[in-house]
Formats: sequence, structure tokens, C-alpha cells
Amino acid sequence: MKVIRPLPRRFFDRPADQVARDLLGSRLVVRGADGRVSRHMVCETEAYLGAHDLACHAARGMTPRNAVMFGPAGIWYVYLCYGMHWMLNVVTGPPGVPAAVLIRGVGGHQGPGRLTRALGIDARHGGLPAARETGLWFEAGQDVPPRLVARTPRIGVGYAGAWAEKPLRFVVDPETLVSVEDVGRRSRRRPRRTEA
DNA sequence: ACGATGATGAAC
DNA sequence: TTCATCATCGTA
Repeated sequence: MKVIRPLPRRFFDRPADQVARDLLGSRLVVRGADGRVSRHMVCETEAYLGAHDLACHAARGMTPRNAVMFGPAGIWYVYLCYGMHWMLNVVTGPPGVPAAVLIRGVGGHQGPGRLTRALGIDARHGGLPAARETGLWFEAGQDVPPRLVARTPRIGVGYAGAWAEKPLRFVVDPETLVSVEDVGRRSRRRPRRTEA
């Protein structure tokens, strides 16, 4: 039987929008405290491109919080938002380029704060590599054909001027993705939150 | 439409 | 040391 290896670091050492697109259909894999492993299909991501991207945390320079974004690819960037939600990101691109991809939705869990809560992800993961040893990594899943990928503006970044409108959010309807032979029929598109 | 809830970063 | 600001979510 085929051995599934974690997505390697080089997978993430590319522009964030490419990584965000290609993570759709992959599996986010978590090993819980009890040793059990669970796999979750990635169905929604957002790309934060670097210091020039005004929606990116690194747009105003390096701080203790965002420092990990300036490092090598394949490292978890986890931060607390609105006082209660842990946001899971993976750093992309070469050192010096502070870019990352936000994991915004995985199968069965809509919303970045809900999925971290459900999977037990928090600050402990920040700064660690996405690898088996850390208990949180990615594995290749199924390829998602382009026609099933929707691109929209990112959520909650209305302050970012022109960057707020760029289509850097990538969504695939998990219902659609489940049945590969059903690609001819576009399933109902879920109504999404809109910008303010 | 809005309040919960707390770290973060910048100003003072 | 204060203060505004959040890459959200549940309830209304």
C-alpha cells in the first residue's frame, strides 16, 4: 500500500497564492493528545503575499507576533484574533518574504476559528514546522480541477485599500469535491459572507 | 447588528 | 500605561 508522506517544505517555498490554490483538496492531518490521527480536507484558504500586501500582518514590518512569517516556508504561524480565535497559517516563500496562507476552512468545519478549536490547534504550534514530528502537517489529497475552484476577495480585510479586493481567497465546495464523477454538475454554491 | 474577549502594537 | 485595532463567531 502506498505510503503517504507529508507535503515537503519545498511545496510551501512558492508564492502564497500558488500554495493557497494547491492546498485545496489536500489533507490537514492532526495527531491528538491521545495519539489518534485525523485527516481533514482543505476546502478554503487565503493568501497573504508579503510586506507589500496591505492585508498581511507583515505590511507594517516585523513584530514579535509576525516574525515567523519572515522565516523559511513550511512553518506554522498561529495567532489569536478577536481575543478568542486561533488562526492557523503556514508560512510560504523564501526567508525574507513574509508571506503565508490562512487555512480558513476544512471539511466539516467552516471558519478559521472553528477549525482550530475543533482540532485543538493553538499557540503551541506557532513556529513549529508542518511535519509529522509536530503532530500537525499536510498530506496530498485529491487534485481539484480549476472549474471547481472559486476565487473571491479575502474576508475581513476591508481596511487594506486596493488589496482588500484582490481575489486571494480560494474556495472549493466540499460537497462538490466529494464525488469526483459528479464534476459535470455544479453543486449549489454556498452563500458567503460579504464585505461590509 | 452587535457584543464577547484578550493579545498586540503604537502612542504617550 | 493606555488605547484602538483586529485575517471571528454566536446570538438576535
